[in-house]
Amino acid sequence: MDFREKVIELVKRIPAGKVMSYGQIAAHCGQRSSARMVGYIMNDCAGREDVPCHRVVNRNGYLTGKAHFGSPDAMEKMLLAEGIEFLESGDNDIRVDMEKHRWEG
DNA sequence: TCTTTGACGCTGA
DNA sequence: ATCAGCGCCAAAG
Repeated sequence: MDFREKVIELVKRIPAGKVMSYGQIAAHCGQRSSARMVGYIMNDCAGREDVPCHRVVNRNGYLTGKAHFGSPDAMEKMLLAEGIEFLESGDNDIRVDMEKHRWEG
């Protein structure tokens, strides 16, 4: 079982309405400090329907990967459609409410 | 081969 | 609260 495969399998198991951080996923797959790799792997999965990469955000809840989806607000829309709530720190500064939606696995 | 580049996260000042 | 620095590792040029 490859680290990459573990990450993908785990992401596929994230239930709708929940999110996980890159670091959380990395740690869960045995490599605490390979959070960057998780993001890199997600890049390969962008656009795939069997891998809900939109449910993966950074530890602050910011949608750092939104630029890799069809449109800048595609990720936000998908999350909203699943019932995930956002917190606003500014006008265009939004982040997922991690306290309520973090999935422990 | 070596270097650069990231969808990141923690620690210490 | 804010900011710089470091660790970590796969892929592309």
